[in-house]
Amino acid sequence: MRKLSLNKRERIKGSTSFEKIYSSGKKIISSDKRVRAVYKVEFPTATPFVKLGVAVSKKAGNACFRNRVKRLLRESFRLNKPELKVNLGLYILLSPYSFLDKERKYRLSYFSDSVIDVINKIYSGINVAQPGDQ
RNA sequence: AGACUUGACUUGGCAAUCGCUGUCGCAUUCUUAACGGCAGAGGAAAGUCCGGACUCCACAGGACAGGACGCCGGGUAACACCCGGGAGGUUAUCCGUAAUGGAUGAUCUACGGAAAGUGCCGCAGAAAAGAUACCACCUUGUGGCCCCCAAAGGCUACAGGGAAAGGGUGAAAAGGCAGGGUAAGAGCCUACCGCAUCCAUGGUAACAUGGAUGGCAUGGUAAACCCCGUCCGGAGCAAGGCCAAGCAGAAGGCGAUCUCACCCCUUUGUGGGUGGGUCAAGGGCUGUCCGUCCGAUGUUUUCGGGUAGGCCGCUCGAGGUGAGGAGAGAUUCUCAUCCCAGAUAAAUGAUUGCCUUCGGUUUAUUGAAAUUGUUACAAUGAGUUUUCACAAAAUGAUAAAAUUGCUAAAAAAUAUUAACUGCCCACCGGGUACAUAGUACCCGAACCAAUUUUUAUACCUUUUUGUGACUGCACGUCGUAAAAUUUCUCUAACCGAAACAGAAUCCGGCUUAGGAGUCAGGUCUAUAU
RNA sequence: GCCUCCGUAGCUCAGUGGAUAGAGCAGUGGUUUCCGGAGCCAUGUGCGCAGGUUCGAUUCCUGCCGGGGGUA
Repeated sequence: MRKLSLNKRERIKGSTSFEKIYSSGKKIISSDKRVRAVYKVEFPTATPFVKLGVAVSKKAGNACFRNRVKRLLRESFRLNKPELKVNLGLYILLSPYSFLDKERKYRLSYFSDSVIDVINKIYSGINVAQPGDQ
């Protein structure tokens, strides 16, 4: 895993994989209720990987605003990726849960803390579920 | 200079760090990773409202249906687009008439046809479209009354006729208005205006101008059906093509069944041959028709679909930029030069700092303008004259001090009281006494009110006395200077803001969203010339 | 991407050029009843927004806004 990059290879692609994650993944909401995450563990893998997907619903706003939210979520995950060190395949799907600011002018700091919180929750969830793997 | 408005253009900049997509290099071939270079959203990318390019539908056919467009000319690949012109409406200003009006500017127009046909025009009104007569008008006959009687005349009732000017209704009433004419009226006649037809002139045309004739025929509505003219085949890049594996299946040949046409034989048939077709009210090609294509079943050969995934389509184009030419303009021609996004749960971003633009606040400051129950000086005007100034004394007033009075003293809980007030204790601060703690006793800041005393008073109130002044005094106007206030501006600091919005095959338009800036034009206001 | 439909009272729907826009349920008040329900009577609330055609628009036309469905 390279430093702080987020390639095309480290993203979830295709609608079938999205459906798989939504149907059989685990849901987590951050403690400040800003970010929701769905994750799925793929246990027997040749090489360990982490793949990210971002989804914003159409009710959030117009296309420009949705693009901005996606970029902020992706950026905050990219900067905090070294916190998550796993030996298995992991799909993570982030999406915003609630919007407080009605003027829709967000900075990066709005999402980064809750993304760190979600990452810690996922990390502890994996360690509890698979204790013998560590 | 400011405000409003129209059109065109631009869409914050720089640096650092961390990243994303494509492409090229490293690299002789393949794969993976790293590094480096270059490129990387819009004027609306949006809405999907029109028009095209491109691809497939066998051919891209005919008629009907359906849809779109609709003053004239031009532009274009095409257009519900654009440009120029015409006509009409609205509005502002100016001019003018007895009245209708005319000119200029701005702005709007789905602006073909109502003498091809059908429909509709509620309520009101006599009548809502080749009609009709409620009131009112004129007239004839008969009856009644007025008159002593009759005629004439007048009034009235009924019956008939004329006519459509006036009233009234309505969004709209069968040309308008003036004169003549008449029993009353009427394009019945005449002038002007409108309308229709014809002619002439100008213009490519829409149309305009002029003349003659007619004598009013032709109410409105086509964003009601409709008629006329022009144009349109359908579907859409998720079009369409290719790819490993596998399956559904498809195509061609042959045979069988049935059937049609032609020929032959003759036992004129359940015969033979050749050619075409094959459930015909089926499916496809456009909604329908014509036309046209396919076609049941068995066997064999060949091919091997669609969806998901990947690749292509896919960004060189009605392209951009610059110069020159044509044109009134939209637009177009020539030359030179450039390559300028291509993602696919969807790249073009995040953080920090500095600068730029705009807004607000604060303080200081530069400059300008305005104002004043202000001050001083100068000029001028009309007034006034026991009024003003100075000095002394007294008095008031103010200030300070003292005394007395009034008034406050944490929070919570419980109990009592109908509630309030007073008193006591505790509680706050300080002091005194005894004194280890602590206990007992005493006092209450400031404000306000009243009283008393003393001191001071430059200025201030009132009174008295003395001296001086009318060359005074206060008021109005203007000017100069000062002061104060207000507004604008310059600079600095701080804070905030920098819109609308994200390509998805590509272009040309339209519509909608929206902050700021630049340039050009117009209108209005203010100042100066 | 394309095609198509709808917006009328708090809810479900009629009405399609002529002015007081209607029905059912719901709401409010009254009546009936010993009380309540049912019944009866009365009543309030509206044509998504803007522009145009017309004498007159919920209806016709155009443009926006919002919502639903289909298809590959």
